[in-house]
Amino acid sequence: MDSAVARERVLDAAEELFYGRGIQSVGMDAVRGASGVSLKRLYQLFPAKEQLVEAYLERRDGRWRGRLAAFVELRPTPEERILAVFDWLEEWFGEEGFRGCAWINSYGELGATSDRVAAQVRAHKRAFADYLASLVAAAGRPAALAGPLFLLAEGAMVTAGITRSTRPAAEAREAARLLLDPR
Amino acid sequence: MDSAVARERVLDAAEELFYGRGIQSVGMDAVRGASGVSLKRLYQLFPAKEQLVEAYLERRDGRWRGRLAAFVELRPTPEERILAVFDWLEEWFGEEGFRGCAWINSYGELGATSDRVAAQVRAHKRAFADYLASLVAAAGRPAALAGPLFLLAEGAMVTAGITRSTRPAAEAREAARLLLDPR
DNA sequence: ACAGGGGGAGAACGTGCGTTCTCCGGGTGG
DNA sequence: CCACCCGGAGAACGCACGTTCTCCCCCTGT
Repeated sequence: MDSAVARERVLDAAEELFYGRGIQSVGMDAVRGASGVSLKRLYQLFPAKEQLVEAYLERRDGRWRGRLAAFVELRPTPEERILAVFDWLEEWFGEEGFRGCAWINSYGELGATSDRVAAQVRAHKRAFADYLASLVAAAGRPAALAGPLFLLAEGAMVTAGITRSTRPAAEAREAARLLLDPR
Repeated sequence: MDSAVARERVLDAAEELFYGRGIQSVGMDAVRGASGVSLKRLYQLFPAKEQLVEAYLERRDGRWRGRLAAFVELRPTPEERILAVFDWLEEWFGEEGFRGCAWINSYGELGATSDRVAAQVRAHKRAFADYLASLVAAAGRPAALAGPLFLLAEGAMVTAGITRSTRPAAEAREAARLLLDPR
């Protein structure tokens, strides 16, 4: 098996397991079993578990933001694009196996012990906040709107994860609409 | 040493350690060392670590909501009381050793593996949401306001924890003010 | 004074897991 | 055909940690 293919299989398995059950409760042996890649090769690709965790978060970051941006760009106007973020959250929350925000969960699990994981979580959240800010700027709205929209989105992610419901997305969207169009 | 005193010492130590470093990375031996209570007694009081974790979350829940309510009740009018929640969050975020919301963190760490912890997190968040709803009702505002305020507060807690900043509280407060007083 | 027992200190035990090592088969170049 | 080596399977190792056990001191009641 090609090295690149093995790497992808390992990351696929790691993502499913880490996201679904938490990082600390998944052993490297489970990653091996789910990926079909032997421990020897696994450790050649990722010399320690922490590096596998980093690679998992990094690849998921790219995909997550890519999916969001692709969804948002389908909307024609800048105003609609801002609200589309919350529509996408609702879709995401409704997906089978949704278990909250991978970065918030990882931060709860490892933020206090692993600086690298903590830094990656901060980078991901900063990127998401910056993306929201860019949408707000593109719509010609005051930059101060971006912060509250970000907080609504974060609150919705946490709450959807804990309550296993898609409803927070709709609530957040409605609040965002009110902030954008004060009556 | 009295049993009740030992119990309090154990819970004090557990709270400091679990909240500060995460639950899984704190061994029972560390709790013993920090509390000065022998392992034998510790296991008489809490027959397993999970029960200590539950007791920690439960005691913290009572104290947390008590502190919030006490702060809020200092404000004379129902409108001010709603915003006071965010003022209190800002104070809390600024405290030495603040590391985000203990329940959100615990959920990230154990939500997928421990049903009892997950249930306790849900109960705590429901209680907080209900409290916000009661403040909204007392102010004679539409009940639909409570959800967004809750999401803002949750988003602020997560973001303050990750970024180690008190700023999200002020942002959330300002957004809450706009939702309450649309111009 | 002394028998008894509750509690402290910490060793011991079992398990899980991150990481490494061993062994072996099978493909490859000469 | 044969030496060689890459990679797979999984045993082995070391450590951490949850939990239990042992030993002993000290307090108490008589």
